[in-house]
Amino acid sequence: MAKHRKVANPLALAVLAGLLREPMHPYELGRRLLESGKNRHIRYNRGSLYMVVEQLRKAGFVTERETVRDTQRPERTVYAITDEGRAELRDWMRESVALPRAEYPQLGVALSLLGALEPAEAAGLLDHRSEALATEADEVRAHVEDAVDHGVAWVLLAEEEYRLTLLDAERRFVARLAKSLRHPDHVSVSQELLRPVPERTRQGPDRADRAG
Amino acid sequence: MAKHRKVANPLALAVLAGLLREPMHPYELGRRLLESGKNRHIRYNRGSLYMVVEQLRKAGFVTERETVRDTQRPERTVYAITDEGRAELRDWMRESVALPRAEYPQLGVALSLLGALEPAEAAGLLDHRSEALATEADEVRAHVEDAVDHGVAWVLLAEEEYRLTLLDAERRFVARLAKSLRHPDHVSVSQELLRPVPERTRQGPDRADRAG
DNA sequence: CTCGATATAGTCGATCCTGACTAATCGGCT
DNA sequence: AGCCGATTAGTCAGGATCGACTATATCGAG
Repeated sequence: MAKHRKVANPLALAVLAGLLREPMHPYELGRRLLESGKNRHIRYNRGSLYMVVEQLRKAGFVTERETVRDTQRPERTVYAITDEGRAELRDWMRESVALPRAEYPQLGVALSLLGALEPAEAAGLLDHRSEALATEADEVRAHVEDAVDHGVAWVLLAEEEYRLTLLDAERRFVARLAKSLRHPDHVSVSQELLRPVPERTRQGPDRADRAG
Repeated sequence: MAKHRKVANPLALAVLAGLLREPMHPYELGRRLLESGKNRHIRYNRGSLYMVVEQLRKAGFVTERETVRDTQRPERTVYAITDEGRAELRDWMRESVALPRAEYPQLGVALSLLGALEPAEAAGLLDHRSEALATEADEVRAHVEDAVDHGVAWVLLAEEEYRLTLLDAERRFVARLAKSLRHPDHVSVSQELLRPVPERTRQGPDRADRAG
């Protein structure tokens, strides 16, 4: 299933999507990425950008359209997406949306080695994380609210809402885990996670639990 | 805050934790990682393992203890953790647990470029993902239940429960998003995510400076 | 006893990624 | 006119990563 794409870096997906709108030079692509704040969802840095564009060119997904030098600044090479590029973009997008693939969130690593810490200390650290997550979530929320107020269609904010979902879920989990670590008798987080999901169409249990 | 660790690969955290229990040769570390299924939470492959061990040695976090050749198989070099290594492990664990750091889940990328797909098609793809996520979650659940039945302490399953939490959250989000894409009039996922903000223990910097 | 399959243990090169660097130009200030 | 800092545009060396490779040992089937 896992296709070996000729260019695997997710940044390439953004490049193809960008060039779908209109031909551009790499720096401009990067500028728009930063401007639109998409860099919070795609790992971006300049070097990778130029590399990825070059890779896409070699793979035939984009072509060098022209090299202009209107001012006396360094030349800007403008790239355009090809038909193969369009095909790749569609295929890749479909795959990214439809198929989840292995990810390695950093907390997973830490939790899997949690034994190396005293339960009491771990609980304290988890509290700290919980606070930090709440703060981050507040920021995203503010950002989304602001955008909505300015008339941005909600569909365009899907990625922010996704981020929010994950942040909230992690915060709740972390808070519960901290609590459990303090009362090892009360049996676990599992109880909550294992019971209440018999049916898969069941809609969300919206409860905001925040223990003192 | 974001420390430049001498060895940054998360695999190194697992290596240190492994050597904390007892001195070992790299291959054995790898074997245990696979055996205990921790490789689902830590990106593992052989080459990286040996590299990481070598890096840790150079950094003084582990030392070469002995090189044995009991059978006629290739030599096995046994490593032991040093005091510096122990310190690094504790510090690193504390940081990983307490401080969330930027992550780039693949779906975030896709969502931020969702405009490149027809809403109807996107909805279908999201349904597909939702199914896949449910299946994955079922597998993890089965695994956890099994472990619990075999008397494994729940604390040792924190990472599985975390995974479960994320899978469930994503599945719910994805399902709702698909629904919204089919009824663009019904206003969005936001409604649900923005309202139920539990008032947090006031202390964070509540600022939303984003004048437009 | 021999063949193939699997497990053990480690190495290597090609590719990829990143942060730091160059280098010119523009805008503003004095 | 001269200078400072920000912006524009791109390059590059040094690491990090991954898959593929080597080579021996053990085990089971025939």
